[in-house]
Amino acid sequence: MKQKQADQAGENILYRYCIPEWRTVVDTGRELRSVKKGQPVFSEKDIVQGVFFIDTGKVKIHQRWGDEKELIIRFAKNGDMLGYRGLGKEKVYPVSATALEDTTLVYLDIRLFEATLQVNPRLTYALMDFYANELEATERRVRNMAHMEVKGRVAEAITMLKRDFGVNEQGFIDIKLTRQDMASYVGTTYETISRMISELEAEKLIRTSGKNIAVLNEKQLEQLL
Amino acid sequence: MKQKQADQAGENILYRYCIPEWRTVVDTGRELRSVKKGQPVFSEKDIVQGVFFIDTGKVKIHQRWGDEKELIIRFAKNGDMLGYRGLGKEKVYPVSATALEDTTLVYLDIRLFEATLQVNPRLTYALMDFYANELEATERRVRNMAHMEVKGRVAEAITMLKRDFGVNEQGFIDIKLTRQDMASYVGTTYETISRMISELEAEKLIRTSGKNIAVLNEKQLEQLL
DNA sequence: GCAAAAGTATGATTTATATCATAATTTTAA
DNA sequence: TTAAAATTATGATATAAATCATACTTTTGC
Repeated sequence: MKQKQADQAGENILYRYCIPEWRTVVDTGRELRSVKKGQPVFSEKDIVQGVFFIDTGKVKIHQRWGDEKELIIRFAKNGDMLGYRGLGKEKVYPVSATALEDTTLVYLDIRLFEATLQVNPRLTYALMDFYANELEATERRVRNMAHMEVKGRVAEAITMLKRDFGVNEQGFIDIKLTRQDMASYVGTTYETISRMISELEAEKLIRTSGKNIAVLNEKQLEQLL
Repeated sequence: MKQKQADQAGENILYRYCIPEWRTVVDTGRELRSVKKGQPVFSEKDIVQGVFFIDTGKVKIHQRWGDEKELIIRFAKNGDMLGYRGLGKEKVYPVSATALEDTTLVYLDIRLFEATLQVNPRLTYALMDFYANELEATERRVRNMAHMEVKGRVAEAITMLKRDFGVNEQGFIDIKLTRQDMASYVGTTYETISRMISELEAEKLIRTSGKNIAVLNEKQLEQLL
């Protein structure tokens, strides 16, 4: 279950579906960036200038709502793409991306990326498939929000995090989140998350140690869904 | 604001982005279907056999949850595509589509459609863009579910319906939904929808007549968002 | 290494909305 | 056309979760 680390800038959709001839162009145009934990990769309302591919580290994609509240759209890890939202109809990012730990990324100018799409129909096809799947997952989230109680949504979030990020040697899910970040993803308050985690722990479905979470009883946890 | 009717099977993404040479192939393979009000176009768990393009009529795309509850993912009208969700990884529809009024559709075998994508990169590109935008809209819905109260979500739904379906001569939004369908879209109960609509009407923001809804004060309605 | 800041657990109270209940109205189909 | 079925409006009650409050713990940055 341990997540494989991308040990080179390359384990991503861009490189996987790019024809070799064009890959040289991309390599010339690309740029490496690093972002410290807690720092933004880009922010809502920033002018869109390029797309990012995570090499190492983890990032949250989120959106502010009013003054205090935010919603986390998704968590991203090595290999994942950030910052592309269809043709540049809108010229600003509709979301923010913030590093959850020290992160390195490959940056590609938006014009170069769009040219790359034109030249590589298979990449466009893969990207279409990615969005179609992402859409389905997001629709599932809407459904959960509408009909599932918070505890079930927390169980779902933990299950998703385990699937996407794997676990480390001690069995803890390989991503550390604050209660507030969990809350912003699940769509509730950090107090409620705190309570739900205490409950799940009392029921021996999970085990925690600070921000670490380990699943103890996967089957029963999934019964809450 | 009146919605333009597609007076021929053709006002859709498929025809718009299909190269002329291939269009003949599509025309040969296509099939016309009609579905009576209340009848399914396809259902969750059905084997995916093809994709649909609405010619006339309106359709809801929805998903059951447990025994009684459902969530409406979106409403579709002439020109809209139904039933395609990325490469045929899953062989069953994850959602149902049901006619809200008598509807006619163009049906295309899934293999023919995927071949069409291979031959028409611009179609793939357009589809990718469609999904990217749909994703953004759905993420917005998740956010609304998480942070907005029911009344605001009802206001948002009404605004969206007006934008997407236009209004008729009497100013009513050109789609008739039951309170239950509204509820299933907004993520609440039909009793709550009933109350919210009464409230909005008392505040003179909308006007209703049976299932018809007209917006009276767009600005103030949008202030609820 | 330590003080300040950020994050966490848990209790008490409030509140929005679900649920339950009933009567009135509209739609459907025989 | 008419009776049955579906839909709607609205009131009363219950409840999950938000909010408010406080003490405790961990993390951060100088």
